[in-house]
Amino acid sequence: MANRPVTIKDIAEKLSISVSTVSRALKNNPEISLTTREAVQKLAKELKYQPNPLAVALKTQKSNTIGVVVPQIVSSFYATVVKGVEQIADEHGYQVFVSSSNEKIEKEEKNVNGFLNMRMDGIILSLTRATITYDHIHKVQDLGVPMVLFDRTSKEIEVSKIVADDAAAAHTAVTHLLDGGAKRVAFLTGPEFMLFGRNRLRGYKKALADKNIPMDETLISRCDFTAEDAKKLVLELLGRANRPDAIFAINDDMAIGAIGAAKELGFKIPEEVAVVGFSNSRRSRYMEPSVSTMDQNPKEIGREAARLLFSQMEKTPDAKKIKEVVVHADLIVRTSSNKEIKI
Amino acid sequence: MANRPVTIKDIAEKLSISVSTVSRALKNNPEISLTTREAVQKLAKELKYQPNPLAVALKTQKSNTIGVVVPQIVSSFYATVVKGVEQIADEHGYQVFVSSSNEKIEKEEKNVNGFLNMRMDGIILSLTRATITYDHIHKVQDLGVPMVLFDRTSKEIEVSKIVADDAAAAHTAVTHLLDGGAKRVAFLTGPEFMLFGRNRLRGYKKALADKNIPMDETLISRCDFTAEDAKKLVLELLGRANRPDAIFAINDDMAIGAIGAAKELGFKIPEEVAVVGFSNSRRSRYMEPSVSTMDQNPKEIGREAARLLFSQMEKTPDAKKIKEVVVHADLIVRTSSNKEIKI
DNA sequence: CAATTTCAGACATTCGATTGTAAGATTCTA
DNA sequence: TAGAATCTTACAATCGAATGTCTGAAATTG
Repeated sequence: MANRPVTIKDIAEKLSISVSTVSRALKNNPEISLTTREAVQKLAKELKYQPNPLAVALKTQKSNTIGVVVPQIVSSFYATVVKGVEQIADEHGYQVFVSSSNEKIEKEEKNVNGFLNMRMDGIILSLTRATITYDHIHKVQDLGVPMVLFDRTSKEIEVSKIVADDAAAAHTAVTHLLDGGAKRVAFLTGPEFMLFGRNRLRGYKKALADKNIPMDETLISRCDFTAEDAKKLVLELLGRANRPDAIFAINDDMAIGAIGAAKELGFKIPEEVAVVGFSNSRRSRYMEPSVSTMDQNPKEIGREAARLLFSQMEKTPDAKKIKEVVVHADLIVRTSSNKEIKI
Repeated sequence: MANRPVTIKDIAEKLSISVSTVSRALKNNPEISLTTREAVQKLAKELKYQPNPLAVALKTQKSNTIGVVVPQIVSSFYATVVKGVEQIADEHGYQVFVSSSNEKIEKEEKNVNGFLNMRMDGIILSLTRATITYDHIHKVQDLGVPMVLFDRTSKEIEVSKIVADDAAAAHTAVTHLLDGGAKRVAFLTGPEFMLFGRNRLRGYKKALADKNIPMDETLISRCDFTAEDAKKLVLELLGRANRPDAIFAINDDMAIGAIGAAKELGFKIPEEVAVVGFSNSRRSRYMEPSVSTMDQNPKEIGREAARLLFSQMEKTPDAKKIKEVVVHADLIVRTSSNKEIKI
């Protein structure tokens, strides 16, 4: 045990040549004769030599790694985004390191700083809900380290982003409900300050307008993002004289809460109350009834984020230009909204 | 932009002293006079100096990082284990890097090698289902790098492990079903070669034996781990003349499949068929009926794994001793098994 | 006041690799 | 065969930090 890893020096000594020659031979530098090159590469293979990435990174200022900071890993959305990133990184021969901020801005700052210290070549980041100061972001930019934001972005920082077209997605979902025969679609959303909530609200309104359906403000309900809260809210909504006949929830948990409420009140789903959620969480598929939802294509988001990052890492003149890529969401129709009624 | 990060050298120059003095001053070495120490530390703070971990690790052969390799991150079990690891690592001032093998042994080897190359101080690992060669594991041991295995371990390698007492957990689950009045408990499991399947089978048998209930081999069904497969299987099981009145599934997905089958056949749950799953997945809580299950305490598993790793990293004589820590699972009773019938 | 102890801080080496430059060997040309 | 051209490889500096050793100055002692 305690076997020291093989270094370039070991190879040099065994062959009685200098380390610089070994280093060049290993990268097939034509300045080194073919004979020594082959001898070095053969011995390197035999000894299972692997370059010390720390030393390489220290010297070259390049680590061939990229870092991803997500608000939580216990979330299939983010985990899937990471998978997408890994796929593209793999193709480029880069290693991916992931860390989670657990929705805490201090941890986010710590993670980003850690990545910078490790001299990672690029950073992909989704902000914490609580992120309101951007010093750590600016530090990344000051150091000239390429960076891409996704999902939770901010208008206040000038940086490339992967954005979801939340308005379009909401439009799709609500239109689907209306096409199914709904006349009064309720919108279950979160606190007003959340950007994606505002965007989805815009899509909701536009979908109604497109069908010339007047907006009823009383059908827009806000609560936090839990199933429990949504259930309470929907119990009230469905108890009204002029009750909604469809519900578009801003996430799957709230859709699940809504379904729970509807079932408790004895409404038939989707005939009397149709429901569409958002995110295509694993749960939504297994619920009874299974929940129609919007799939955000997280893997594609990860792929696009990585692609954008790598394009920024290139030396080309316009590499540094700030870009925004839109990844759209797909409607997944399941039984909670599957009315066949067409008008 | 392209602001170079501050180094020890910058500080030395600004104060017209040597880098070695700065280095010592920063770690409060008493060989340096208090005055210079304070001057250095003050300037370091002003310039927001942060040591280059690459350089430190290269020189000291210590990186203050530990690596975790899991079969998948898109799994709340592993994600939660990682959280536990992070908690303990935080307390020790260590950073955690996570990578996923995606159930592929090549990726597992690559990840482990990557961690070794990065000179991580310790490795926590859960093996791929397919891992049958252990060269990469032996390499870790040869290099004297502390390592702890959890969840997916192997008898064939001598290394510290966090193990689940699967037999005891299965015993608890089955006993719970029997206490609820069940007479014929079916066991839904996976391929025979999987160790945890065999252990849970042992617990199943023992629970029956403890109540003097004769074993009926026809109640033990094998399929792969999906809900769909389980459903098919259970449709057949419940169609038999001598049908089971309770089902213990080796994971939650299979329990969900079983419930689906029972509902389809019109059985009342839990009165006519009680079901218990395994893992306490998020879905199990939201299903209708909600699924009783065994919670494996993943966070505690992560914590214990990290604790064990850190104890191995100590210099004490018995630190290198191989240890096994058992983390037990807790029964979570939900509606799928919550009969009030007591004998 | 010369000799010695003590202390602060400088110098140099090291970790493992990269890379510019110089030097020695070899081949070629006149 | 002297001198130029070419090829091969060694030497040395460097990345950022840590650390053993040495030096010069101040403080102490006889």
